[in-house]
Amino acid sequence: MAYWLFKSEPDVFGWDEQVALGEAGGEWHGVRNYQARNNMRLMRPGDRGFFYHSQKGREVVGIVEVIGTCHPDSTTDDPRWDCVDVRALRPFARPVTLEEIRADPALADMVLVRNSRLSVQPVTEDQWRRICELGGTEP
DNA sequence: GCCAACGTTGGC
DNA sequence: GCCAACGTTGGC
Repeated sequence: MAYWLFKSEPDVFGWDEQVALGEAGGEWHGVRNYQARNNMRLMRPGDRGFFYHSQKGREVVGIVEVIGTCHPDSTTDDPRWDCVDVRALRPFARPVTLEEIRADPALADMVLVRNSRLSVQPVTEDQWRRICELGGTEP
């Protein structure tokens, strides 16, 4: 199983909306960046991802599960763009802020720190465990 | 709201 | 294939 991080502006689509989609989850559509898309192409059912609120919030708020593999993005006819579906798994007991992540030497190499603009990014197992620990949640 | 970092586009 | 111009993202 691999680990990822999904970024979304809460004003556009936040954790509460992801939760509202329930077990069936929904498309992680709208990605128009090759690196982010390529990461989604690498995803397999059962992979886990952090749900991160960018701009307003700047914190990891919960865990999602990847369901199904990459498929065409229903919001465009452009064949270049596809996406996976995800469903909310559980919220963090407390959100882990970008500030905390930046302050933790164990997380200094996170893509979130190194390349803040990439909207779908890989997370290592060590980083995954550390952030779950900070968030008061089972990995 | 500003601006740095990064990606993409298009002229040559 | 290079690179300048432009657009977008996201932290601050």
